[in-house]
Amino acid sequence: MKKPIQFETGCAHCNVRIHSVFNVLESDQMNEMVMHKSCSTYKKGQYVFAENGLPTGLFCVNSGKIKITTTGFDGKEQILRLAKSGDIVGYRALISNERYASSAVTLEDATICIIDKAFFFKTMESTPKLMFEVVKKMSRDLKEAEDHILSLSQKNVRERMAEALLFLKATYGFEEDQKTIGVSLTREEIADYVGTSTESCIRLLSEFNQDKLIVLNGKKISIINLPMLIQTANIVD
Amino acid sequence: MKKPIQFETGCAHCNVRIHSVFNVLESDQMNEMVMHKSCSTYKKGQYVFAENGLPTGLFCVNSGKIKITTTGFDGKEQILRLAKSGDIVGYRALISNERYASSAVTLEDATICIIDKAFFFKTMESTPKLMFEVVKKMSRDLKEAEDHILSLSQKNVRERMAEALLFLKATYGFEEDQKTIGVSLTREEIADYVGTSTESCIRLLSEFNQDKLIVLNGKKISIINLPMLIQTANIVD
DNA sequence: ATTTAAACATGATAAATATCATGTTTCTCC
DNA sequence: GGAGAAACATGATATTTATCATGTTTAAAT
Repeated sequence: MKKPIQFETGCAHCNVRIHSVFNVLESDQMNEMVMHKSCSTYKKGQYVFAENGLPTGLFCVNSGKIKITTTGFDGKEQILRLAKSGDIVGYRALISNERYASSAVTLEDATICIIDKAFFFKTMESTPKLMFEVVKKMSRDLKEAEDHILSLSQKNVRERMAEALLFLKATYGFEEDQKTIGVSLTREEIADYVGTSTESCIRLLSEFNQDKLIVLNGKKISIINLPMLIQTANIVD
Repeated sequence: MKKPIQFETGCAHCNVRIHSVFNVLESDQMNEMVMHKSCSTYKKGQYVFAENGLPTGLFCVNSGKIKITTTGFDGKEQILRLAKSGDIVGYRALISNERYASSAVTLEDATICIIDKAFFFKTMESTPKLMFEVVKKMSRDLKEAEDHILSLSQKNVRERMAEALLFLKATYGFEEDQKTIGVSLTREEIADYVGTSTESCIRLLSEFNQDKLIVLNGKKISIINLPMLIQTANIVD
């Protein structure tokens, strides 16, 4: 496994911090944080942390896209969550004082900071606002997980596939053309989120393509009929 | 809908508090809490709170068993979580300042306290330990939800059914006989957790019965071959 | 640039599971 | 304690989806 390359930067000027849980920190706390974090670059496909590893700190994504995955009993991968710039990653195991139950892998080249465990815990204790930000993040992730449970439990593969495309769009947005989903996943990765086989995933994307809901161009997926895609997903609200 | 019957009790002697997030409070905070909470009894099948309602406080289960459910687009129920004595319920929407995304319904007669929203928030802010307890509870719920996602995504109905029985046992334990699962659910409710049809649920329970993994007696389910049930569930660790 | 592997694609088939139909049993409420 | 509803049960059938097989395209590494 390739090693990430480390370097140091200040947090005060970090343009990502504004959109992260650390936005609530005072400037003196921020200056202190610089001494308790380090920043690394990762190539596409590298592990940020791996299942069963011990957390040593909190990861905060500066740039790049990350998938959080766990492994089923026959080795099949399950994508649980996706992260982007400004998101904290690996907080659950850290807070629960457990080994990682999932892995984090970069979907493209990324820059990620790791904040020292002791400093993070100390700051959380002294700054209820920070802890509250973490609580709110966890709350959103829990809501998302429960939506996913409902979907996996009650919807068919076609509906889930449409929903997955909408989820990807909601998470990463569109590219400049305002229709191409801002992340490139393999068909297998999409299947690993949707909970279906790679073949079924490929077939359904082709169908959506034929039905003029989307346009496929390699790994690039463009949504050209959003209302119809929403209808296909059978969204409640 | 029947109204729950209210009454007042002290928190200082509450034998459930020890196993709840409020265990970390100081005795003066406890005495203050008595004035900011009220306790109610609920009959089996009553709603504690309902989807789309606005949270007014935090529920803490004193006695009884609760299901947390959400409704799919065709009205089909999904059981997301189960709660028992000592558990807090309805905390996610409260903390996120949102309407309830799920409902809580009693599975048997229950006694449940509601702690006033303002008092709860104030105490969380002044007592990081309390907030940390809530964080840990949410962390466990998130882990459970992610396990559920993996299961729904990668396991077949038979495996999920075995897993569900083990989950019920883990949550509510056995009765005095050390084999009968300590909760009574309808086949439909079990199906609503497992993510299958009621008929498939009934069929699989009959099969497990025939295969001498369990013994059925009305709604009572006794596990008589735990190792084989674990094997049927294909548990990873 | 060429080789090699991974990703994508599609048809045929098998397996899993839902749905429909119908009957029985067990609760629950006057 | 009896009427009615809900829950349980089981067979037959239809549908969905996975799996297997095989070929093509694309991307990565030497």
